[in-house]
Amino acid sequence: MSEPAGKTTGDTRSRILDAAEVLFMDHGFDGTSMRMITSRAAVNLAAVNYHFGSKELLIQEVFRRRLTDLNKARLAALDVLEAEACEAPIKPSRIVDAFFGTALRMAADVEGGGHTFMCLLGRTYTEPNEFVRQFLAEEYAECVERFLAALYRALPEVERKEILWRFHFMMGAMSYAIAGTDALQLVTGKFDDEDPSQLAPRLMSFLLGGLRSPLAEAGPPK
Amino acid sequence: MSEPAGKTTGDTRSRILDAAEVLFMDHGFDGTSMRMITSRAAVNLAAVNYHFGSKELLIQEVFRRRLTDLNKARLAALDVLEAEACEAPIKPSRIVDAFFGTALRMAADVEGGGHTFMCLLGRTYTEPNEFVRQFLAEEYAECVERFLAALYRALPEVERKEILWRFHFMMGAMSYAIAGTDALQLVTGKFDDEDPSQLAPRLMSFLLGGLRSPLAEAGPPK
DNA sequence: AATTCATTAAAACGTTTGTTTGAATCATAC
DNA sequence: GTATGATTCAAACAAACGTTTTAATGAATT
Repeated sequence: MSEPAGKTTGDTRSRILDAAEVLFMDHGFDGTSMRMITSRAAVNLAAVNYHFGSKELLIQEVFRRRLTDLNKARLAALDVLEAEACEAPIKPSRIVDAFFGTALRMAADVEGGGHTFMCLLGRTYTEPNEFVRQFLAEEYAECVERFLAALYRALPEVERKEILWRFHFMMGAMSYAIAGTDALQLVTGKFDDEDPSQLAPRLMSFLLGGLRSPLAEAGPPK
Repeated sequence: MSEPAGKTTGDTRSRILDAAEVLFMDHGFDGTSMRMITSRAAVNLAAVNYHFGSKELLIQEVFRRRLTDLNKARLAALDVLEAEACEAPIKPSRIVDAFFGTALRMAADVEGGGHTFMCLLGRTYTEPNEFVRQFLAEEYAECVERFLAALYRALPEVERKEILWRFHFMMGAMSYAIAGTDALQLVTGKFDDEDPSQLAPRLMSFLLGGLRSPLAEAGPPK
C-alpha cells in the first residue's frame, strides 16, 4: 500500500496534521516552521516532506481533512430541510442554522480539535495566501451555491444581491466570533472564558436580526 | 533635529510606511520580508532598521500612524453626539454610526490608503502575533471603553454582557466586510467590484438589525 | 573652506528557512 | 531466514531571513 491512512502509517500522518493545525492557528502559515511542526508532533524533520510532499501540500491537507466533513454535514442538514418542506419554501432561520449552526457545533467540539480548526479557518479567510484561497474556493463551491439557492427561494421578495451581501456579513460575524481577537477581547479581557456553548444562541439571534433587518434605502444611485 | 518627520527625512520614512502597509496587507507580517519592503519603497535595505529600529517597531508604527487618527475621529463623533443630547440617552444607531461608520468612511478612502489600512487592520484581528495584539489593545482601550459606556446608557434595559457580545459580532461583520475574502467572494467572484460606497449603508443596516434583534431565550442555564 | 552630523549605500554577519540525500530500521512476504 | 518495500533517521543543502557594520554622500553650521 502506498498513501491511504493505513494502520501504522496513519499515526505519523495524523500526528503531523494535529500538530500543524494547532500551530497554524497560533502562528499562521509563515510563522510556523517545519521544525516547529515536527518537534511538536515528535516525528523526524523529513517526515512532512515524505508524507505530504511539501509544506503547502500539508496546509492543503490540514484543511481538506476537516472541511470535507463540515460541508458534507451542512449539505446533509439542508437535504433534511428540503425533504421536510416538500418543494415549499423553507424558513430562512432554518437555512441559516443548517449552515452556520453546523459550523458552530463543530467549533464547540474543543477536545476533538473542531474548535482549533474553526479558529484556523476563520483566520484563513483574511490570510490572502493565493494557494490556500483557491483551494478553499473549490472546497466551498458546491455548498455555498446550494445554500444561496435555498435562501433565494426562501426570500423571493429580497433582491439576490442583497442576500449575497448579508450572507457575507454573517460569514464575518461568525468567523470573528470564533477566531477573532479584536479590540473588545483585548480591552475587556476575553469574555468567553465561560463555556463556548453560550456563543451559539447569541450569535444565531444576531445573525437572524441582521438578515431580517430592513433594507437600506437605495440612497443616491450615484 | 532627530526623529520628527522633517523635510527630507520624512520622505524615506513615509515611503517605507506606505510600502509596508500594502505588503503587510497582502502577505502578512511574516510573509513580508525587509527586502520586499525596501525594494518596493525604493530605499536601501538598511533604511528600515535605521529609521525604525527593527521590523517589529516598523509594524507598530504602521498601525500607530493611522489608528490614532481613526480613534480620535471616533471619539470626536461621540463627543458631538453627547453634546447634542445634553445628558439624555443617545439613539443606539447614532452611536453605532459614530464607531463603525467612521471606520467605514476611512475604508472608503482608497487613494489615501485608508482602504488598505482597514484591510490590514481587519486582518490583524485574527493574527495572534502577541506583540501586535498588545499594541492594539492599548491603542483601542480608551475608545472602546467610552463607546461601550455610551451603549450601556443608550440601552439600559439590555444586560451589559449582551451588549458586549453584540459589539463583538458587529466588529466581526465589519472587519470581514472590508478585509475578508471568504468563500462567498471566492465562489461568486468578488461582488464588490462596484464602488465601495455600496458597502456602508448595507452593513450599517445589518449591524443595527443584529443589535436590535430579540435576545436569545436563556435556554438551559446548564 | 572646513567641520559636523544625519542619512544613504554596499557588503557581510550569523540564523533559520524548506527541502533533499543516503543510510539505518522496520514490518511483511516469500 | 532472506528479500522487499515502506518508513524513519541524522546530516547536509542552498536560499532567504533580519540585522549590523563600515564607508560614502549630502546638506547645513562654523
